[in-house]
Amino acid sequence: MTVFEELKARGLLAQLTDEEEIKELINNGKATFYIGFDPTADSLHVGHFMALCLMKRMQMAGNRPIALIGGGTGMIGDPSGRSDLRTMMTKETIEHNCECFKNQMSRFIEFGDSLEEGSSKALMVNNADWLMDLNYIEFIRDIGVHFSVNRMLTAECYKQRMEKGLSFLEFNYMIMQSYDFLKLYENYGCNMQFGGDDQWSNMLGGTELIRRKLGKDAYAMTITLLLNSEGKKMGKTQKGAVWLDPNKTSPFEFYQYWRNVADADVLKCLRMLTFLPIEQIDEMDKWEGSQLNQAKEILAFELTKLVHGEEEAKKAQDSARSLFAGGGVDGAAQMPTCELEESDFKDGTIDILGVLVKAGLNASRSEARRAVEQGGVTVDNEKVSDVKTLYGPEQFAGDGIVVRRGKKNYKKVIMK
RNA sequence: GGAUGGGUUCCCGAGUGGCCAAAGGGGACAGACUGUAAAUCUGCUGCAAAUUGCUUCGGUGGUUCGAAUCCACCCCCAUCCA
Repeated sequence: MTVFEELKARGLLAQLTDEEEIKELINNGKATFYIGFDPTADSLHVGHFMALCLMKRMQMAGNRPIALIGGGTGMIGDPSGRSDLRTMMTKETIEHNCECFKNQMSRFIEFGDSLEEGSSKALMVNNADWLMDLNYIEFIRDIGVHFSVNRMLTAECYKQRMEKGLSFLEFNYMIMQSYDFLKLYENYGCNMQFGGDDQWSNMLGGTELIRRKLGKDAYAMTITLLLNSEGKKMGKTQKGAVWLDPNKTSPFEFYQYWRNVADADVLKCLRMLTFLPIEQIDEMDKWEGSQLNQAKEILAFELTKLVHGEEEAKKAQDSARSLFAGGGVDGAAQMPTCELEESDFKDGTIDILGVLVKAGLNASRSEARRAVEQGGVTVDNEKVSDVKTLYGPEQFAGDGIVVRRGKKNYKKVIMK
């Protein structure tokens, strides 16, 4: 199966500028393509994960990936698909985030400095390199002339913002992104751009700019956005994004996120995110009802393995199994842990509300109180019904105690 | 720069002197049912030393026994005009 067929079979492709040309290029490893990443945080998250998988698949087929860090565009904020203005970041933060991105990406993609033709080693480039020192007059003369405001306004991403308000700053995002493509084409022979489906109009801007400026053809292709059955972007929880950095989202939490996807979304996730053979996934597609639970376990395991390694994936799986299937708390070894200090005790005791807040299971004592009153709190598998229940330091000694809020939030609490 | 309409809790949105920690809906959280799913039902949703106290309705001052609500100035947003 060729890369193109593979991508198509997995439902990854959304829109393409020229299907035949693109197929030809990528199947023969002749593409140098880029994907842009906005350095809005110090870790990549699940939303980026699909892009990384795609880069990897492309690289395996001999194409050269370029990860473009939006050090410059990141200072503006992309209006596409956003209803509000993105907060701007300082230069230092952006630089720090870029570093973190590169480290994480190296797990998936092979980087190299070689610029020689035909190499499939990936490059990492920062658009701040050419955007920061632009001369305004020169820029609008060279680049600005090629953009028609009328046309830009018909783009879907701007249409929506016309009602809510769109600043000139954000309006320029498309132009800058198009300029990126042009620069990458000139400097690295980058002839293709990939991105989320919400980037389509920005990407077209780039191909058109290259045609007008250089008279050359470049291609663009969008990846299907990973939406859940409710039409929301996946990889978001109320606590925020699901991160790839184990310090921000532990392998256990990461595993649990995928273990808990809705029935309707499992197969889609398996196809789009894992490297399991497509035949095997098609087989699972026939599963129904509670059998899908197995598919979820496979999904969770595979993804955790890809991101955190096999060992972590196994640990997460073991914890999850003993915690949920057995109803016991033997899986405590892998549970997120919280340490109490002497100073957390008043008169030698700490109450249950204090423990819940300290463990991060509840944001405030009021919230913790509610959880207890509604019968949602368990300590070592015993329901706690009295808000005033007290604990002494000796109870946290050794293996400590396992506190549970709700069905799926566990925390081991021990003495420091 | 001018005119008009706005800014209320996580979001939408009611409230135009006390009965307001603020209707209703969504979301989130907890419980029941289940398969660690979905749907459904119930509870709950500012903070705390918790029948009470404290902080919150864009900001700062003011009027009043009492202000989300009235007044002044300022900031921000939308629409129209320039």
